[in-house]
Amino acid sequence: MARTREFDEDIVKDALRDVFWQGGYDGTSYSDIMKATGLQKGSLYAAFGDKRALYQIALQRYNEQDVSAGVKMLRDENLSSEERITLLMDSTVQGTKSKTGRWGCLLCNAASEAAPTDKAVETTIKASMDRLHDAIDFALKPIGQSHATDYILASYFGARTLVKAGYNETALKAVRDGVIKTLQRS
Amino acid sequence: MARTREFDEDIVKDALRDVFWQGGYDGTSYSDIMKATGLQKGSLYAAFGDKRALYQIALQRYNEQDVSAGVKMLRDENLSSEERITLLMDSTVQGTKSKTGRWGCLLCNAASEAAPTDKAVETTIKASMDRLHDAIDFALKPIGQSHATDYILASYFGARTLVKAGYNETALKAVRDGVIKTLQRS
DNA sequence: AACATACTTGACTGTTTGGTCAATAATAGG
DNA sequence: CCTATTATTGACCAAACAGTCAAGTATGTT
Repeated sequence: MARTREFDEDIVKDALRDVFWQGGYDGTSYSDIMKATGLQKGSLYAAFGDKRALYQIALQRYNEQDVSAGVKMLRDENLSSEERITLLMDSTVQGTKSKTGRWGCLLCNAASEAAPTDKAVETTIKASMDRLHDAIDFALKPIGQSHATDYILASYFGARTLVKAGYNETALKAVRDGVIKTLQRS
Repeated sequence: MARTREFDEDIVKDALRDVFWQGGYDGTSYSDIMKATGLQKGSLYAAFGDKRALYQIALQRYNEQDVSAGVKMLRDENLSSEERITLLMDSTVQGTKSKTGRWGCLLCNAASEAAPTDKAVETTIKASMDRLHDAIDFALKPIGQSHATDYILASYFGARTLVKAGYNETALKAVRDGVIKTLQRS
């Protein structure tokens, strides 16, 4: 009945996530978006909506893929509580050596620059953070340490921020070890 | 010999800090800056330079005032190590109820949106973070816990991020208590 | 093959951006 | 009081911004 789409929606959504992850909302222009996705403005508008909508798609994509990867680890019942938290914190250590690690945590980045007016974006971010929160809580339950949930969430976000700010592997290992030590002694 | 300045440099620098703290670099326009400082563009340029220079002044101001307040607490030898860290983490709890607390930590905000190209800004941020780092290290020395420095720095930044993201007093108290508990048992 | 339908394109719009500058105003020193 | 010097102002600029749209293009159905 009609012309077919020339782009793969999943690839475009990944590109949206990456371009906003790297540049932030205000720091990313349409010309950046067009280059990253390979689509023209008109196509982006027709397919997804305005810039805010593209940003929401990027945040959703990050939630579905990157946050989910963390959640999956934390909910893996084949591992002990300590092993799961260690994996989470180890991922921040690895982040010092990866491109996306140095981009920081998109949730933290987005929370940092979120305009106090944009309730929709705030809600999206908070929902993803809560997913992580609940997964940490789940991981801690077997050793009865749910009280440490908020505090490990904070340490994790702080670790990602240190990576973004340029702290090195040694510092991140110290953060990881500090968090793990907490669990072992109680 | 000449006309005198009509503005108080300190007040203008405070205004610069506040307007960038609230809005970020990209999110703050000259019209925002003019409204916040009460100065016209021309005066700002003549007195301080371009927008990047204004941002650097804001970061310096944050370092001199806000970071220094934290550093002073952490270096207060009239207090025990535990008391100093408690004060630091308590400040994040108070942040849930203050305007500036909800603006987040300017160092984290700036690190989050820093363009990977802007080395000068990165250096300024890192220097302030290192000041905090060293002050935490100093606070921990009396109890021989310097190994926990990076980890407490991360928890602190993470706590500030949680406030910015909208987490409530209860969550922040849990973060504080988790950090403090670490120190007590070792 | 023809058509209806949906996708793609890039030129176009009005606004806002950061930045400049000539004109004007105020002051301290002579 | 005059003048050299500096501060202030707001109009102005080119570039970049987000967003629109009419025209052109490809495709599945008939």
